[in-house]
Amino acid sequence: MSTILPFQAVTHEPGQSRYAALAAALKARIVRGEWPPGSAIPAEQSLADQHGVALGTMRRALELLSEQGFLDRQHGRGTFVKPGLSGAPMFRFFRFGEGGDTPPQSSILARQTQAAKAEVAAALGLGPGEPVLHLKRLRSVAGQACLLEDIWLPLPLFEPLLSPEHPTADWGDLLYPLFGQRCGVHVHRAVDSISFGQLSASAARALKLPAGHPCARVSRQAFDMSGRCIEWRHTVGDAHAFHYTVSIV
Amino acid sequence: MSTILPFQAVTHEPGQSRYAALAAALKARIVRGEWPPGSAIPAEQSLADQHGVALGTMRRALELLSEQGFLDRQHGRGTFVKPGLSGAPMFRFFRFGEGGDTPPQSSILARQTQAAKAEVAAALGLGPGEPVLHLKRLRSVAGQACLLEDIWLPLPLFEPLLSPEHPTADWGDLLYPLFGQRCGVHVHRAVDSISFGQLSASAARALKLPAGHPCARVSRQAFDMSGRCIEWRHTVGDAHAFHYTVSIV
DNA sequence: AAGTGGTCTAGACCACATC
DNA sequence: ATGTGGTCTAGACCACTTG
Repeated sequence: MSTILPFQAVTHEPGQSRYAALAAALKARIVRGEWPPGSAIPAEQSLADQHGVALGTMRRALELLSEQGFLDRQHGRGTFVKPGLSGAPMFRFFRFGEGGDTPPQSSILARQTQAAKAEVAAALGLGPGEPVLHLKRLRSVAGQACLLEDIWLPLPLFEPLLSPEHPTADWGDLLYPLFGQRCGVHVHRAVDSISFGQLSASAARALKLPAGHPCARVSRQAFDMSGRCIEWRHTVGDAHAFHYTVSIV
Repeated sequence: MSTILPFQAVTHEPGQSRYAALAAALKARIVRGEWPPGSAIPAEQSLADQHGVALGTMRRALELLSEQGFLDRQHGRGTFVKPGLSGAPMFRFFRFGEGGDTPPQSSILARQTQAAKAEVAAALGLGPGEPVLHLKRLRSVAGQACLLEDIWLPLPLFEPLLSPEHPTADWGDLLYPLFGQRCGVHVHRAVDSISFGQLSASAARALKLPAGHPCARVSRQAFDMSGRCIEWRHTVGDAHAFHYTVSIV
């Protein structure tokens, strides 16, 4: 069996190291879906042969992609494509209940298509008025309403979530695994913006708090591996339950 | 001239890689003050010879310390000991003024020695009742009071800050450089905890806001290179000026 | 020109996971 | 026993900074 070396020639501009070019080439193969999330990629030596570089150089490229969160290297087992963020750890910003080991629950209050307003379109990188799916979602701990979320998703992509065969009651408590299973969308990274404000009358009603009660607001942009924004989310919760810890280095 | 190899023998327990042991040994030499912050350490080849390892192994150790924030490597110039955090970017949590290019100002409202209360002692890793220096500090932008801070520093160490020859009016707008110059203390990393509350009457007075006004609270522990806590700080500011952005990967 | 860190190679051997 | 990633070596050459 003859061995084909389709990736041997890597565009290697001066000013860029070979391992960086290799990493870019491998990343392209990942993003293209050649190796699905969670699956193993070929062994180091095999990849080094394919690209015609020394083992050490290929290792350098793989380590780079590992640092960037695209690969997961496991001693003795192999190198795997990172499956993406599973639980969106929104609750790390809040502390509800005491020793609450009960997992947060999720219920979808509304699901509808909309024309994207300016802010939503800007966040998602769409033109204003393009179709989006809007979700309103309440998250509870031990039956107690805690967080209220507005979520916007670009629509051709998230069409499967509109299917009446899958009522929102069956969606489960985590959205990101659902995005992966039903829409083939994997969240690779996210950016959260935090501020404080007062609850609107309707939000206060849903959270069973007085209108105007102080709240913490978290606005999230979530991105897939190719870098496009695939979710815009706005979350509010009781400001007194807010807490967060940051390390500065 | 005979060459002495005092660091050749590095305790190298099984289960630990040689470069990790080398990194620990080098870090010890840094923490001990053998190479002061900001100064250059010997060249890679020289260190490799000193420790009797291959160049690549020493490079691995140096890269590790660089990732951990102890060293700063500069192509063509050398490897330097990180000088420590200079500006403690407390204002990255808040947005005061508009295009405010005016740098934040600092004024010390109080400076006194105290016996550490339980919370302060715990944060600083002291026994309760041990002596600490307490500072009260107001930070302003364009003459407008913005943040009120309570700062506690362990006392044998920060004695120089009590000197009446250096009135607090001359301290300047940044504390961490002062800690370095006058006390030989360099802040290597810090941990900030954020929560929400209401202004006490006295804090409200200092910030020219109504008592009970919503505020953001930031509690900071700052550590030096050896890992001991050398500052406990409590900061409050108008909650409506608070904003913060986090990346999740 | 000399000295520094950055890249790349080719090969040996080790540690871990799996069959 | 086999295959995987992790460590270490020894050496060549490149790129950047400084005198």
